[in-house]
This record gives sequence, structure tokens and C-alpha cells, in this order.
Amino acid sequence: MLKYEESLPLKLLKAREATMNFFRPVLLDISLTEQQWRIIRALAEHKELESKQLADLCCILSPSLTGIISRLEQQGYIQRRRSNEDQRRILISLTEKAEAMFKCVTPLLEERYQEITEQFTQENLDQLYELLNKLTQIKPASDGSKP
Amino acid sequence: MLKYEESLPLKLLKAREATMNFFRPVLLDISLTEQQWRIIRALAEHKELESKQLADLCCILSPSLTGIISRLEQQGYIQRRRSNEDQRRILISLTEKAEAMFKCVTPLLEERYQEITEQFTQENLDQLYELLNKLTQIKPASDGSKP
DNA sequence: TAAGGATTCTTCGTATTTGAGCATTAAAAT
DNA sequence: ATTTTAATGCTCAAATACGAAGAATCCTTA
Repeated sequence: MLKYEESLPLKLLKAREATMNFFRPVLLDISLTEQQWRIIRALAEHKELESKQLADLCCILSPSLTGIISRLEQQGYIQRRRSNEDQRRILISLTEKAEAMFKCVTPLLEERYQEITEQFTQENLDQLYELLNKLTQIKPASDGSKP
Repeated sequence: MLKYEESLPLKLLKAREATMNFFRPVLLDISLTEQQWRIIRALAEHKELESKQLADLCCILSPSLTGIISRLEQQGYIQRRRSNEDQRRILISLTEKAEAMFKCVTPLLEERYQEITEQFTQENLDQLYELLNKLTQIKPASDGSKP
């Protein structure tokens, strides 16, 4: 049997923890949670997104997203409006306040990213990305999700 | 600037999600959460562990552990006792019921693990493990945690 | 065009995360 | 033998995860 330490999901979790240790202090300073930052970052790049797209991009489930969005809205970081064509869809975008904050914080995070690259090596990073991309595409045989 | 899709923590998260899609149905069948299973699996291998060791092994913070442990105890899967030498420590171990269940479920999970290996290739898996091991060891320069 | 089905978002309940802080117990320093 | 310092486990509060179910809207077919 596989040893406990060999479990792939756990291994990925621990690796993620190791990287987040670099970024967490920065997010703590600006009082944003990981998930909130993921949302903001995704919106900074895609301008306007609907709720479901945001959930997929950020790996956050819809029910969680609802709360996160409304809190970010209260803090004045995002705004939402209903789509005209399809009244079901909610379109979400950053406020100017959020964009300013984003530009301010990004360099700090990139510094940390540099630290990671230095310790881990650019070659390893490239290899890892490639493998993770492949791994992300695997799907269970009995996958009723997206036929 | 890095594209959003390039974020390492997010990439690791998505890869983990992809693997968990294989295991989640099994855990759902036996009504155990991911974290509960991590605890049980760690205990199955190490027999008896104290709370902090368990937290480190399973990547679960102490405050979370308290609740998880007490729920598992209510379900009759684990038992705890205070250490005689050090009254601060709580020693946790599996009940016979849990060990029986563990032996029953393990083969199902290993099947899923086989599926992953088939799709992802053993070579890729080996490479990935090696890289993840390295990545897990990196630490921020200003790391006040363990000097 | 009305009924059925699908999609999008939300609500709900329980479990977990995360940071902060507290109580108890040990070990080290005075 | 106290005081200090450190370690262990716990409590608390706010935020999030996750499965299930509900409400609104759109689409398709009879």
C-alpha cells in the first residue's frame, strides 16, 4: 500500500502551503483573504466576468462565491449588474478603488514570486508547470460532469 | 506581469482538484470528509499520534483539528487519552471499527489511484513527486516560524 | 404557446479554515 | 523554589467549503 506521505492530493496541498507562506504575509497586510485576492486578480485581467466563470477560474464553488462577492462589494472593491441579454447572469467587475489597490500590491507579490524562483530554480518551475497542466486535465472515467 | 493562469498556488490548487475528483465519490459514499479521511489514514499508519503531530502530517491547523477530532470521536472512529509523562499531550488512535472500515475502503481508493496513474503516466508521476518534494522545502527568507 | 427541461444564482446547514488569544503544563533561568 | 519562557491544546469569531435544495430565467419541444 501507498505510504501516507505519498498521497498525491496531500503532496499537492503541502506544496501549495509552502508557496502560500511567501504570499500570505502580503495579503494579511492588506486585509484580504486568499479567495478575495483570487477574485480580484481574475477580474483585473478579464475586466468583466459572470459569476460562474469567476467560480471556474478561481476554483471557488458558487455558494461560497455569493458570500465573497457580497463582502467585496461592501468593501467597495467590486460592482455587479445584471446582464441585459440574459437576466440570470450577474456581471462582476472591479471598481477604480480596487484597480488602484491592485496596481499597488502586485509588485510586492512579484517580489515574493522572485524569491520562490530563486530557491526553486526556473528550470524546475517550468517542468512543474508542464506537469501540473497535464495533471489538471485528467478526468475520472465515470465523469458525469461535462460530457 | 504574470498571467493569472500562471499563478503557482492556483495551479497547485487546480491540480489537486483534478485528483480529488477521483477520490471524492468514494469518500462521499462512506460519509467522510477529506480532512476526516486524512486523519484516519495518518493514524492507520502511525498507530498513535499526538494532536500536533497529526496537524503537521495532515496539514490541518490546531483549531480545525479540535472539531474534526471530536466529531470523529462521536462517530466512534477514534479515541484519545492524555499522555502520562506529559499531561499537556493528547494521544489519539483509531478504534477497531475505524481500522475495519479503513481496510474496507483502501482498495477502492487504490483503484482510483491506478486510474490516475494510467492517465498521467508513471514517469510523469515520478517526476512530479520529485519536484513537489523540492518545492515543499522552500521557505521565505524572513521566516520567523522555525529558526 | 404552454409544459418540460436546462442554466444561473442564491439560500441553507454543516464542516472546515484562519488568525488571535487563552489556559494548562513543562522546562529553563534566576 | 519562584519566575520566566516555551509548548500544547483549546476557544472564539469571521470567512469559506461543500452538498442539497429553491427561485428565477431562458430554451426547447410538443
